Amino acid sequence: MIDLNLLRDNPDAIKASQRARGNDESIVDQAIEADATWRRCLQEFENLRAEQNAAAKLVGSASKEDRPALIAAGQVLADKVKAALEIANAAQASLDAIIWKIENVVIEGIPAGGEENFTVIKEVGTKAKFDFEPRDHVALGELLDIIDIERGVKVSGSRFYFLKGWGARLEIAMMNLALDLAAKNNFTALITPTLVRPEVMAGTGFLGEHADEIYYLPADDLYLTGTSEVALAGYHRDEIIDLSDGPLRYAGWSTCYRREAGSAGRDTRGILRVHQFNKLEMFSYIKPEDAEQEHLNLLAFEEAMLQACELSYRVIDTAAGDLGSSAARKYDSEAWVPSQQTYRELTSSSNCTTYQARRLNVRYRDENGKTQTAATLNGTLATTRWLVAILETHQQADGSVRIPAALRPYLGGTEVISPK
RNA sequence: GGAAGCGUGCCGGAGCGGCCGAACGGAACAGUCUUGAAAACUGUCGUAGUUAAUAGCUACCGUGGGUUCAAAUCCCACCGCUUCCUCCA
Repeated sequence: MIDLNLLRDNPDAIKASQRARGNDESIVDQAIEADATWRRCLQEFENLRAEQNAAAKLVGSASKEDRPALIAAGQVLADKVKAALEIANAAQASLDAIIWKIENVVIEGIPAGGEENFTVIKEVGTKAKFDFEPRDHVALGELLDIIDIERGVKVSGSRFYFLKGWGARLEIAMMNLALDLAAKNNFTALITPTLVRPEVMAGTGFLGEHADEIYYLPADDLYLTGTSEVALAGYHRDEIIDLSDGPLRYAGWSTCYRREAGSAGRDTRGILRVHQFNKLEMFSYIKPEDAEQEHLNLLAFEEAMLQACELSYRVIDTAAGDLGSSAARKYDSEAWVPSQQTYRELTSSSNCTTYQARRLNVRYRDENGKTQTAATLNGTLATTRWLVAILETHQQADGSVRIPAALRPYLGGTEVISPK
């Protein structure tokens, strides 16, 4: 949620952000009014409660004769307090309802507009060119016997698959490479729960408009997470963390589950868009003033991984209208996928500033010992989807695939995967 | 799955209707002493809201309800933890 102090001091900044996102601007004025109403009602309640507390104290020390009158007076006060409390609670509820609708204030300078209005920050590497007809990852997976989609569908339905043999090992190798890179940069590895309670799912902001994207187990009232970000963000919920020695960095590994409810018919071929995959996610808790630098750091780690996998990619600065509600800025990196002759998203890194942490109540102490809301950032370091780009980019005429050098140590030195 | 017990501040641990935002001990921080440190002594020492205010006031003793003039204390539900039995790996 947004900072109430910002709403009071500089509502125009929030309005400008709403404009850039293409969101309703008038909601800001509604929020200001609801805030004023709430504060007025709260004062009223608190004054009455103070009166009641003082009166109740008198009863204890009063003589037997005086008591009945004092208690009678207290009863009248109690009714008034109860009424005032109900009004104050209602005022707070309507303020909350408005405030929670306002999405994070975007960072100044990011592109305005929608999904197609991103700016390309850089393009790295050369797009793979072949002097033969390149295969797509489905054909390669079949030929090499490393991705078995047919049996995945037989066992679990569409958008499921088996990674087999070198395919399974390749994914684990990639994750291990990513974990090593993360460890070198002070990320603590975490294997996270993938079933979480409703409060955590809601607290991390995933139960809003994307609720139908999420698997839910009614018998146990638990949700399956679509990313370890949920658990990583919930990890320090309601805590005052210590940031005096720098950011807290976590690398969360988990299987991710997505219903892909809104994407029927899209990317139905292969393992580009699936219901279940694995992901290593970076997550940083940091002082707000350092968040923008950390965002660049996360991007640099992602690029290091992409380069280690010898992929051609570009980095885009996502437009305001295409940001998630918690993000103030988002960098995606997209790898070149030869079979599609286009770039496909492999990583996504968001700076959530204090928006997510405020909702989750994650704070730290500043130099003066005062508690402040922390900033949170996340970014992808590796996912199953990367296999698509790796296989297609490094394929050879006979259908074999060259393993990028950085991955070989994790594959027993194997340099090439060949058809049987 | 059955039974019992328990959830209080950074930690341990009292309190079991009014004098409790909470005794006491430890940790931490500041100071005195000391060449320095330790020890000892003194002081500070939860979070949040409101407010010009580190003044006052308000809220919070697992969470949510209820009883009462008054709840950490009584009642109900829920969540979590511990121990024992059972079961399973």
